[in-house]
Amino acid sequence: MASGPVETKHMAALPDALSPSSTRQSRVREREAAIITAARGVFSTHGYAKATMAMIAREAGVADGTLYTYFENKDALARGVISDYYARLTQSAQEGVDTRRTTRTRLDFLARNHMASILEERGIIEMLPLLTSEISNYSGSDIYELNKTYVAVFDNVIREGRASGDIAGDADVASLRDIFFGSLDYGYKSLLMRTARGSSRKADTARLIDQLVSMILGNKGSSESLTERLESIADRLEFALEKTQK
Amino acid sequence: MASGPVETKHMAALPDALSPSSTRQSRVREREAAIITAARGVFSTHGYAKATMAMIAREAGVADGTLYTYFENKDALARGVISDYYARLTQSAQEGVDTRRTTRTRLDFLARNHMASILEERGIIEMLPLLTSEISNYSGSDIYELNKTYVAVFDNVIREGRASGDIAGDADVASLRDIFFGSLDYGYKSLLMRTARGSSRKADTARLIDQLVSMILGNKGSSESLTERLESIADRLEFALEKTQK
DNA sequence: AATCAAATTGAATAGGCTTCAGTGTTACAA
DNA sequence: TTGTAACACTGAAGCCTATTCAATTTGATT
Repeated sequence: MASGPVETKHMAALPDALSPSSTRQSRVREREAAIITAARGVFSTHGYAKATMAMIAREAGVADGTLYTYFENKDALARGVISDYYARLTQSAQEGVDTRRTTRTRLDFLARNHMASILEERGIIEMLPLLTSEISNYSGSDIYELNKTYVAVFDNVIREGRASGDIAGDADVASLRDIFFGSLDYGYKSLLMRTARGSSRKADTARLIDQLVSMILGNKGSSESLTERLESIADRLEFALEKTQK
Repeated sequence: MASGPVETKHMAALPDALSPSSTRQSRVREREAAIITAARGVFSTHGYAKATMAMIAREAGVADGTLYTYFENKDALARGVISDYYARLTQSAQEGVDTRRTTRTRLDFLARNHMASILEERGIIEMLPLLTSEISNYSGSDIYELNKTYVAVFDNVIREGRASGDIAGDADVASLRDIFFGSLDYGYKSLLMRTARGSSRKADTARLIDQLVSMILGNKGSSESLTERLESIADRLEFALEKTQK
């Protein structure tokens, strides 16, 4: 993620009024976390452009200059926030896949998880295009690697699905991946626009996901394989239930 | 697009060293065009963040302050550039559709046109997310309306395709639209990443489009309806030929 | 030719990112 | 325990750029 103030071989020290532990290392780790948390909040609320380093510093309880011992500049700080986000997203995705068996329920879950996640942290993911536009800074960056790890979860589901015969067509994984995540991201954007007329946002999203997963599985319409559908719905209910209990 | 310096009821005047015509109105129109052109160039080369108003002013041959009589601020100027882009994109899309008959060739064309266009003007379209992130500024803006007009071209192709029986499934147009443009936009991004290994970018793009169009048409694999495929290829060759002759 | 509206100018303003010289703290050794 | 080098932290100053605005020029009209 980030490097923190110049790493040292020594260690052990203590904070001023922050936390339980007290080695220099842990202090630094906590401060970095505090800065990222503060940054996430400020970026979320105001957006990248209107968020100021001064705001973030104040929120994190440090001086302006301190931010720069943890992150090279505003961009790097935003990347730190996004890296953090991706790490969490990947974890939830992998966990969800691991607890499901059929390809349909897995894809269904991945799609809903993705949508829910970007909706929840919209302020954050809207910074992404800003930071990834300069490929030079992007290729090989933390974000790039984390994104790769994230989409790999999808790739694996596809490969397994094909091996088990759940997926009909002969499309290559890369294309399917573009179609899958592209549709969802675009769907999110059009979602934001729709001034919620007759159909609710939830319904629109559900329809899109349904459509998309069916296409990937190789079904023609959305009215086939009733059993599979029911299973998928049961899965959603279970998931919703789990969430409530937490 | 933009408003230009306060419109007046009077008219007729002349420039200092710019153009053929010489009424005040036309002078203003030309200057606005010059500013947009300059802005497009500077934004393309340096990206939104690093482009400065001073650069654009110099390029357009006006004083810094003059930019602000044509556009409210840097954002508005960028929006002007993008509006201009969308207008051109829509026109090429509509023309392409009008000169094609089958649904497959039309969708194929729309997809290739879209990809070619965003590749060519990548510097410009990368500013889009930046400007549309604040929905308040976006809904009802020029860009919003122009985007609506653009995707309407696709919507119509789908509706006609369904009427003529070319499209099998029962998916709603909105979902298909999200899938279509989402896949392409995301495909563009992954394209930029791939350090062109074995398969070329062109081949990857072709495969994606192929896949996508087949899915929308309701075919399972990409190996069906050979005749249609051949027709599509012939269409592309014709189009390429036309371009050369221009 | 006089006059007024519109367009243009560019210097001054304001605000935000980033730097850096100085200060305080900590880990370790003697 | 004390000394000290390395590190972390600070916040005021520097720099850069978007934006404003009073003054000026230009152009259309009477």
